[in-house]
This record gives sequence, C-alpha cells and structure tokens, in this order.
Amino acid sequence: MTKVVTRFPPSPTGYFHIGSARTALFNYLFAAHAGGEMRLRFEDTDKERNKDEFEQDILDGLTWLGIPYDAKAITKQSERTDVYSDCIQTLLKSGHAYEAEATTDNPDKKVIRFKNPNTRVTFTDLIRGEVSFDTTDLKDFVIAKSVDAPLYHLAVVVDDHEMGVTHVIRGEDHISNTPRQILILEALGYGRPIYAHIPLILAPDRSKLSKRHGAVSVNEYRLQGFLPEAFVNYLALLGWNPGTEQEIFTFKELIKAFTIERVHKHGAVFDLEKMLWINHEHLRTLSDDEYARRYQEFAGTDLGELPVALIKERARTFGEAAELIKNGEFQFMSQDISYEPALLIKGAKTDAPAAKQHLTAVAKLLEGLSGEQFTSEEIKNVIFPYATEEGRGAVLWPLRVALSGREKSPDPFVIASLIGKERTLQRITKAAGLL
RNA sequence: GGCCCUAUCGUCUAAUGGUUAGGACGCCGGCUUUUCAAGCCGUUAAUCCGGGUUCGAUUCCCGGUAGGGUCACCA
Repeated sequence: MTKVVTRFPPSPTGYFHIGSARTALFNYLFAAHAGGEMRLRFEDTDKERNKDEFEQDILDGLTWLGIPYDAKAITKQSERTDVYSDCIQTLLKSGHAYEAEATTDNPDKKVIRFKNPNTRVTFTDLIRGEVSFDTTDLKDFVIAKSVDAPLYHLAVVVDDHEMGVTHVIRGEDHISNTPRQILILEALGYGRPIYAHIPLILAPDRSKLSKRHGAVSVNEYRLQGFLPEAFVNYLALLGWNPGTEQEIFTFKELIKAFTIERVHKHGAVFDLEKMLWINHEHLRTLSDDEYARRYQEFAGTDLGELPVALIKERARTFGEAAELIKNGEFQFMSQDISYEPALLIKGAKTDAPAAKQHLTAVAKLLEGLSGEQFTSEEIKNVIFPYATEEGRGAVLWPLRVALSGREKSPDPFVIASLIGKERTLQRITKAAGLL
C-alpha cells in the first residue's frame, strides 16, 4: 500500500474562496484519514493575473483554518519552466505534439498542439463511478504557447506525476478536463492517479457561488468573527455526511470520520443560517477564559469585566458579540446607568406609586442577603415569593429596568448578581426616587 | 447547441427493494422565573415527471424534464 498523496493546487489569481477552502479541506481530510499527506502547489503560469497578495491570502487562509501544509515544499509552476520544456520536447519528438500556427493575434506566432489520438477515455471516479468521454470533440488542443510557456493541462499532468500525487480530488468543474489530462499523461507514459470530483458549493438560487451572493472569501468570515473550527465543520458538512447524526465535529473527529464514499454527487447550497448555528455551538464549547482570549484576538479589545457567559449565550459570532457590546447590551455592568423614568413602568401592569412600593420592598428583602449570598439563585429565592404574591410583571419589570436601564435585558436576578449587592441597592433606591 | 454530471422537506441530509420516508438548520406555535436572548417541547414540510423490472420501488433500468459543469493561445 503506497502512501496517499493528495494536492491542493490553487492559482493565485484571486482571494482564497470558500469553494477552494472546501477543496483543500477534503484533500487534507482524505489524506490525513489515510495517514498520507497533502501537498501544496501554486499554479501561477498565468503571469498576467497572478499576484503575490493572493498567494499570501491563500496561505494565511489555510493557516487560519488549521489546515497544515509544508511551507518549504510548495511547488510553484512558475519556477519549473525547464521541467515542462523537457516534457514538451519529449512530446514533440515522440510525435505526440506538434508546432502549429497560432489562430489568434499575430500570425507569425506558433503554439504547441497535442496530437489527439481520438479515442474514448474512460476513468473511474471515486464519487461518480465510471465516466466516459469521446476525445474526438477535443480536437488537437493547445498544451503550450511555446516550448517554455506551458499551459494548464500540461503543467498539471507533469506536476501531479512528479509530486507523487496518488489521488486527485477537485471540484466537478474539472470533470471535463480529465480526459485531456489523461491523454497527455498517457503520451508521457505516466500512470493515472485516482480521481474524485466533488460537487460544487452553490448560491441560494443554485447557481455557482460568486461575489454577487455576498461573502465568498474565507477572510471575510474570519473578519465576521467565525471560529475556524466551526467554519471547517460547516464546510465539511456541505456535500459530505458521516452517516451518523453527529453534526458538531472537532477537526480531529473530522479526520477520523471522513471517507470519500460518503461525499455526495450533487451541489450543495451554502446556508449562512446553519453555519451561524454551528459557529454558536462551537462558541458554547469554549470555556469562559478561552472565549475571552479568542474574543480579544478577534476584536483587539479586552472583554474586561463583561459577563462572558451572557455574551456566549447571546452572540453567534464574535462579530455579533462586538455588535451587542457596542449597542450597550451590557451597559448595566458600568458604574452608572441612565434611562427615562417612564421606562420603569412602561411594560408593567402597574403604576408609579405601586412600582415605587415594590422596589422599596425588594430592596428591603435584598438587604437581608450577605455579599456571599448574592448569587442569582439566592436573589431569586428571596424575591420570587414576593413577586408572585404581588404580580410578577408589576414587581419584576420595574426592578429589571432599575438595574439595566433598558427595555430588553437579561433577567434582574442575573444582573443583580453580576453588579453586586451595593450597586443593586443603589440602583433600586435611585429608581424609587424617580417614581 | 455538443459533451459530461446531477435530481429526497425552503436548506443541509438519512434511508438503496418492504420505514408512519428519519435527523439537523430555518420558519411557525407552545412552555419555562415579567422583557430580549438562550434552553426545552411541538407543528408544518420532500422522494421532479412518465414508462418498465418486481409480489413490492425513494432505491434498479429506459425516456423526458429541470438544474449545473465544460467546450481558451485562463486555471
């Protein structure tokens, strides 16, 4: 059994895309599951469109996602012109290729065409089974602009061979490229890799996912405060399932569970809502300390005294957390709060005198609790019988507003425990004074 | 248009010859200690169509339809 070698060969002509990320992930998962490795290659033969910036973005994206690669073993096609030249010469000599006049731009220019044997090519795809093409339709396709300017198909075949690639796992948009590549590889006398064409990620209208459908670059999701492990988890579930009902996976669990047999044949629509849910699930598994640390990493600012447990419960991403904080959702944690006095009885079935009386009564009850006992549990135990007696809405609404200053907030027991006995009593007294 | 691929709830999917066609997200409704959020419970919702094979088809075969991919001197 030879070692499994897969490859991830992006061309640095754009930012790291969700679709590329999933292809990389599947290649990595497949290799890692089999104890093999995934090798990275930049397909940068198109000098016009390549940018270093894109190359860096792809590398950064892989690192962020936690997909390992050997930085010292990256193949760059732009540095391998000699190798391709040799292969082109070989094909020329063996009669598998010939020089022909260019059909476009200047008439003096020559290109190198592959001599198509016009056969039927059949290959076995791990996901789709047998796929068969009549290559006659392909004509004598161009494999290089010149002896030292190879084109995609030639370079792919040569590199996959030299890199020892055993499994070519790529998007289904490459299915129709496969017969061309098999033709070249046979002319060169190489063995075939095993192919697996994975379904595409689709937009809600089932067309190919593109910029007009919103965020498509990996970095945008990082900026929105998604956890890389959640992002990976969601991507893995697009077109693949473990055959069990498990949906939340760690990276390790994915490696263990991943098999190419369970990859789907058809495209999958990208659903942001589900990804948000998965992200929230991963966020929940973080300890408060870990959450705070990673939030700081994301936002660049400290959570300070803010109640992590509450934030964790309310925000599906770090971006949402930042938004909540910015909107004053946790302002009750600050020293002082301000609000319109009318809010104290706005939603309550009570009037000012009654509300004032309730607040005073609650303050008295809380006086009896020591600082030690000032937990949301104890506070509730003390206040609840009274609230039930007097009408929960009538007691609890004014109390909650007195503590939070807001129409919507966490419940008063939690807030009281968070801000402590002293501030709680201060705020209740102040509110009673306003009524 | 040629070639190729695909087809289960709105979405992600399970079930490959026999199930009340299961789960998850979302939606909607309810419950919980007022509000919001979370949580819990529940409801709604699907086998593209037509033939065939079979005692029996979501499942196998054929045809249709629909969607997608690809047809570069891009990758």
